[in-house]
Amino acid sequence: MSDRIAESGVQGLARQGLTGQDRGSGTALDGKGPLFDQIKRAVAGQILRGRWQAGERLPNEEELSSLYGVSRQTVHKAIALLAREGFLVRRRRAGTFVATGRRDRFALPIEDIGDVVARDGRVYEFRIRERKSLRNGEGIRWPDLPDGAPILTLECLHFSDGMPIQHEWRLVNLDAVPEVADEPFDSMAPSRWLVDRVPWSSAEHTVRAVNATAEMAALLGVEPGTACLSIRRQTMHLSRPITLVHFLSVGDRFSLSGASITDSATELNM
Amino acid sequence: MSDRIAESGVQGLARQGLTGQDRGSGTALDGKGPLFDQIKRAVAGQILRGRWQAGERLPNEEELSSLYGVSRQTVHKAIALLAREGFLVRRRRAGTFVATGRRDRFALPIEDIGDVVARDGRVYEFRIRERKSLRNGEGIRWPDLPDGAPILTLECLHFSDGMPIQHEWRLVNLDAVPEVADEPFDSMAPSRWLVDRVPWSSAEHTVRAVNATAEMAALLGVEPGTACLSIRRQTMHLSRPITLVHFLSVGDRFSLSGASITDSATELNM
DNA sequence: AAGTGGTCTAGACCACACG
DNA sequence: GTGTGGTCTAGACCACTTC
Repeated sequence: MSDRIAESGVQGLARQGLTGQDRGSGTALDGKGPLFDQIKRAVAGQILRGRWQAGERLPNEEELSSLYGVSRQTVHKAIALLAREGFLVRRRRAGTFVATGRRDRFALPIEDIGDVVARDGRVYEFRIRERKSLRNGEGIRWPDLPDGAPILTLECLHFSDGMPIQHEWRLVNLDAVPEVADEPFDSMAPSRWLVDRVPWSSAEHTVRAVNATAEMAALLGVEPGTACLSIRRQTMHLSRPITLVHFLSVGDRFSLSGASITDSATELNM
Repeated sequence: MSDRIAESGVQGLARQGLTGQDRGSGTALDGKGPLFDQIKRAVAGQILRGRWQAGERLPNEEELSSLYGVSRQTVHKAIALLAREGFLVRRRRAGTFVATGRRDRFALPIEDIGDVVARDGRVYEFRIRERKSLRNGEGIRWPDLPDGAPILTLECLHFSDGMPIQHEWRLVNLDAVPEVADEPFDSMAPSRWLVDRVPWSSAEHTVRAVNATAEMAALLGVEPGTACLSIRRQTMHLSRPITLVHFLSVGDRFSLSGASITDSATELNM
């Protein structure tokens, strides 16, 4: 029991030191949530409010540890996370610096079309238009697969409240996913079926804008030449291609959007 | 129950596993890099190779700690990272499970156009076409800014090897970034200038496909109606809008692409 | 050479969710 | 209740890089 008191006593001191002292310097913690999060907020706040300027050097972990009254490990976790998020740059021996010129690469999420439609409160449907089994090189060629490899091709349309919004053309590597040959896709769309069933380890995307061909325009119910968003995705597993898919979506019925990034900023409500 | 027995049994095995002996159970570490990385690789390998199936429960941290012969803290770091990357799902009291159906949101990076052009080994140039100071509501309206707020508008074109590839139309909040009023942007593009100078904490993106208007087509040197990629980005800092920008890029001269995601997979070369 | 961040350990307490 | 992951500490050693 005395152990426990001593322990909690230390912790109590720590938290007091944080919340009670340093009123003016802005190093106080807010006492909400895990300590490392509080420190993240405190440090990010200093930076975002300009008290620690871009390029400026921060106190080292030891000093921050005493400043906030927590262990060095805890400081390390907070600072390392901020560095990963791009607020700080760390260099051994040199120290930790406020990042200058955040060349951040804004991340744009690409979601499953069914999820998007459902989230909008609309009725999602899909229809398989064509389904063929063939071998690579016969009529079509999947560059990353050897010639002669068995392929399942799927063509389908996705609807939102009955309106066509996306065309999907997909190749599936039957060597990698043989079960797909027996799947009718009555109720579950191929993308969902695959994601539920087949593990993947990497994916490549390309997004571009294209004018609808006459055929695509007819399928999607728009004028030929209408701008469409084209998304190509190849999914791999253990260096083996799983599926290659080409989505085509009408420009004014579909868009990609996302708020980025920075965990700490959203946590901070900034 | 048999937990105890199993536990000590596992511990015995662990010591063997630790020293590099592996009986084909796949629990051996490769000795390369930090321990937590080795454990990440080992666990991810088990999953990706199907030895730990989707939905299956992993040993708890204590058991993994003995299994690999490292501290629980180190195991925790490895497993928590894998969970963040979507391979695992963790639930208190219940345990850690191999993720089923990774509904990952593939992330697509949006980079600075200058960086993209330079990386392609082409010559990047830009030209400011128009620059105006005005107040919100006078002719244009920036929804997230109060009426009457001072705004700088910038219109410019970006070139790759002399060919126009992107049109930029930008609003800058002069209350937030007053220095921008004195910046001529002779040598540095506005996007770069802003990113180097102004801290931001969050950004929202929307990407869509649009047909080029006659005016845009003329500027970009394409036929009217050509499909273009439209990217809208609003950057905020401390809940205050900093800049709102609209990029328009010719579909067949510009695309977004990215390889996603999974750190461990790339580390694993899978 | 020395200071910095990076990692690791052993041990502890806690919050939470499940049985 | 009770097992699980989540967090924290004190102390230690190491790797790297700049001084």
